[in-house]
Amino acid sequence: MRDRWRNSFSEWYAEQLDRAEILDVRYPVKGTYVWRPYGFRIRANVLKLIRQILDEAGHEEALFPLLIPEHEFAKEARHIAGFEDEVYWVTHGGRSELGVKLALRPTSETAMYPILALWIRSHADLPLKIYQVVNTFRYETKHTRPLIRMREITTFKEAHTAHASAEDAERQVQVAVECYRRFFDALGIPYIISRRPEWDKFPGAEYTIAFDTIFPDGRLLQIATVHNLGQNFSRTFEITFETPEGRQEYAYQTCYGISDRVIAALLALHGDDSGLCLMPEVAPLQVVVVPIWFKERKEEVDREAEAIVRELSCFRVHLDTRELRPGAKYYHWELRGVPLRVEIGPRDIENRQVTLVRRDTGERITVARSALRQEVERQLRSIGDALRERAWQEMRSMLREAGALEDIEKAVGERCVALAPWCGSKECDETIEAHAGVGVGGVMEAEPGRCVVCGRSTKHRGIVGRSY
RNA sequence: GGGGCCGUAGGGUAGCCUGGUCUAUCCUCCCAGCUUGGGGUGCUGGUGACCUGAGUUCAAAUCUCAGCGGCCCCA
Repeated sequence: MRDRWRNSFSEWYAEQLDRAEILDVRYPVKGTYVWRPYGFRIRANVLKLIRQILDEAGHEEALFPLLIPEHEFAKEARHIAGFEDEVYWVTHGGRSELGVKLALRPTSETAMYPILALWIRSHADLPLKIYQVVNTFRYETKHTRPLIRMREITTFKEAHTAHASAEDAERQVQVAVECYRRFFDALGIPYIISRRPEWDKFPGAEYTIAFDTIFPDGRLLQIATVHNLGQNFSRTFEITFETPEGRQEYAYQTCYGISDRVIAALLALHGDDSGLCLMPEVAPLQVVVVPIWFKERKEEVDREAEAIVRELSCFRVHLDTRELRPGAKYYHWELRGVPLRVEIGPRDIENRQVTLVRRDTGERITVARSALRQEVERQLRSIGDALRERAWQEMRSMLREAGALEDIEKAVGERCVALAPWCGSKECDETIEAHAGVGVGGVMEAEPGRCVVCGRSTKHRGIVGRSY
């Protein structure tokens, strides 16, 4: 059942964060939230995954300070122009005013790059690939939403690289895109990869590649960005290296990041009217064991349940021994998205079997006691695959090819996202926006076609949809 | 950026318009005891709330203003 999930998504989403104990939204500062232990474990598992992917791709983790002095923050004109309305400033230390105002990082370029300028001296120091996982602050004026638009982003996974040539930086953009593909694939989050329009790119970047997903309400959510910074920041921050020939040259840089939104997507895309349905990859508990007690046979069932838990110790498994009826436990764990439930009762013991129940389909599976571990492993893999497949199908069902302005209008009106041939001009984007209420959010390579506004031939398609 | 609505136990609500009858309603959660046990067991008892500040008034959950917080619509 996905009625509420689909038709009252906003409500559904807020309710799950609370009921599944992901976040406490009652913290009394707007746009900031408390991670509860269960949510925090999901977050930790997601971080483990991204760290693994970035490490394997040759990045090293580091950690830069939260505070950025005003003069560094203001160095790159376009960068500050893009962020200055959203910056929190620390102006006092105790009661005395600071001589130099300190920005709480809205992103870390200006914290890192003065130091990278010191670290990078020769071509032998390149390429340099680092990342950090930090909180960042933005004074959002639009409607804040847990994990989607927050004033304190708690889990910004930002990578920064420096290269000796434009070509190498360009290759790194592709590497980053591949890393993120792997990451989202592992989480079963479907995505559209596009280039942001000129007027929508990261402040200070040459260009920006973005990953978007589509929520059940038909709205686009940006879940990752990859920027080619060219030499824009290296010129500003004097990040130079000595070439093999002995010249000094500015480094070529990229940066890319993913915020808490990946967790918003993870939770939002895999749920149903009964609650969350977590990807086995990151679920805090992959298997919950529910003993079915009867008066005289409680000890016997408990012994068997404990044996099962031991046998499944290679998974994240939990034995629920609370004094509740089995049904109450089923609801409890379904809400929290545990992918697989194991039931063990007198009937199972007699038949030397175990009952499995899948969270995604609700299917009950009776397996021989001896085949349990193997079957659990198989089912968990199958659940992950099914969730990924379902999410991709769901997203595709909300994408509409549009050959004309009216098609875009219709698609957006029906809570869908339109893909339409577009010449790339600001004028045509404005016409689209005038008709559909939203402009072009991203650009993709496509078969040759004619711009839906001006009719000029183009090899690009614009993504048009309401967004978060 | 513009406009509107709202804030009552942990969560959801009634009461507010027309100030007193509020020792503040109901559901849920929580706690204790008994009971029950293959999809939210039942019974009994219990804990727990008027966002903050200022004002009007004999009297404020109720009216006014401000702050903080939440929600919605439009750009």
